[in-house]
Amino acid sequence: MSHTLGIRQAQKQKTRQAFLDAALALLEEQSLSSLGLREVTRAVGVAPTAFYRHFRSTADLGVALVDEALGSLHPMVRTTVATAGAERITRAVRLIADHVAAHPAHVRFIARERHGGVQPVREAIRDQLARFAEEVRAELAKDPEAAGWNEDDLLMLAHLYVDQMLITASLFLETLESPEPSEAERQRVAQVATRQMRLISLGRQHWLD
Amino acid sequence: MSHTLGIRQAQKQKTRQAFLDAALALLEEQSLSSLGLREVTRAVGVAPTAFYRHFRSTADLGVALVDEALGSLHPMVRTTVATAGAERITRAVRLIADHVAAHPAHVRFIARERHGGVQPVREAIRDQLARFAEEVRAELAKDPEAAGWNEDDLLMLAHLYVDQMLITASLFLETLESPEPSEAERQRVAQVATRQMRLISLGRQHWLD
DNA sequence: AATTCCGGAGAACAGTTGTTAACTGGATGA
DNA sequence: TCATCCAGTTAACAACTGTTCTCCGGAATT
Repeated sequence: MSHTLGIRQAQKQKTRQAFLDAALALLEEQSLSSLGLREVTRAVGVAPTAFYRHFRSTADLGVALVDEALGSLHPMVRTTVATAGAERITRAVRLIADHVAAHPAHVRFIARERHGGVQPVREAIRDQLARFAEEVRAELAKDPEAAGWNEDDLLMLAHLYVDQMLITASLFLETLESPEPSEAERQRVAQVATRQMRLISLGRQHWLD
Repeated sequence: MSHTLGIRQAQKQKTRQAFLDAALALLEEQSLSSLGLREVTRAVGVAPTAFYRHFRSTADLGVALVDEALGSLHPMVRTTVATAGAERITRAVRLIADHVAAHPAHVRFIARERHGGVQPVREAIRDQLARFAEEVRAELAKDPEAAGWNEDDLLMLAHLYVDQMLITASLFLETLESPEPSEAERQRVAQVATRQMRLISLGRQHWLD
C-alpha cells in the first residue's frame, strides 16, 4: 500500500515536520504575522536558507499547520455527532476536553489565527470549519428530529454547534493556562458547555412549533 | 463640568489619539504582536522616541485600544437587551450590523486580539466581555421568562448571547472584506444570526420543562 | 562507475527593529 | 519676568530581519 520513501524524501519530511513543530511551539506566545523565518530555522537548528526548501513563506507554513491541526479531526467529530440521544452532548464535550488536553498548541493556533493577520491562513481555517459544519449538518439530517427541517436551517444549526465547540475548546485552553490548573475549573467549563448545548438542543426540538 | 485642558495637555491628547488611530489602521492587515513601535510613529509622522511619552509598549497601546473599542459600547448593549419581546433580537442584530459598518477596524481588532499573542490585551478583552455578559444577565433577570432561573444558568445564557454577538459581528466584517460587498450578503448574515438567536430563545423558554 | 539531482550551508546585502542619552523650545506657574 | 516643566527631536547603538547567490556532499539515476 504505502510506498517506502527513499532516504532523501524521508529526511526531507523529517525536517519539514521539525519546522512545523518548532513553529507551533513558538506560536504559543505570539501570532503568525510576527513569526520570523530566521526565528524558526534557529529553533530547528538549521540554516535560514533551508526554510525555502520547504515553504515559500511563513504564511505558507501557517496553512500547512492548519491542515495538521484540523485535517485529522473530521472523522472524530463525525462519529461523535453521529451518536444519538442524550449521550451526544456528553461525548462531544469530552471529545473537546480530551483534544485540548492532548494538543493544546494546535487548538491555540487555530483560535488565534482564525481572525489573525494572515489572510491565506484565515481562509484555510474558514474552509476547514465550513467542512465541519457541513459534516455536522449531514449527521443531524439523519436524526428523526430533523424531520420537516429545510437544509438552510440545518446548516445554521450546524454552524451554531461548531462555533460553540470552538468557544468551549478555547475555554478549556484558558483552563490550562491558568497559574494553578485545577480539575475543578475544567469541570466547571464542561458543565457550562454541556448546558449551553442542551439549551440549543431544546431550541431545536421546539423549532417547528 | 469639563475642565478646559491647557494647550499642553490638549496637544498631548491629540497626539495620543493620533497614535491610536494610526495603530488601528495598521492593525487591519496584521496582529498586534507584529506591530512595530517605529511603524506607528512613522505613520503618525513623529519621532520614534515620542512613543514613550504616551505608552510603555505596543502592548500598552493595545490595552488602550480595547477600552476605546468596547468601553463606550456598554450602554448601547444594555438598552438593546432591555428591549422586551420579539423586537429584542431584531434590534440586537441591527445594532451589531450598524456598529460593524460604523467601526469596522475596532471590531476587527477585538476579534483578532481576543485570542491574539499579547497577554495583557487578551485579558483586557476578556474582562470587557465578562462585563457585557454580566450586564446582559442583569437585563435578562428582569424578564418574566427568567422566573425560576438560578443565577448561574442566567449567566451561562448571557455568555451564549455575547459570544453569538461576537460571531455575528465577525461575519458582518467578512461581508465588508469581500471583493464585492453586497447588501444581499449582509442580509443573509442578518437572517442566519436572527434565526440562531431565535433558536436560543426557544431553548430558553423550554429550559425549565 | 559516472552523472545528475537537491537539501542544506555559508556569506553577504540593505533595511529594519527597540532603547539609550542628551537636547530644544514653547507652555506653565511662581 | 524668570525658572521649571515636559512633549517631541536628534543621533547613535547593537541586534535583528528576508532574500540573493554560490557552493558542498551524499542520495538517486543512468
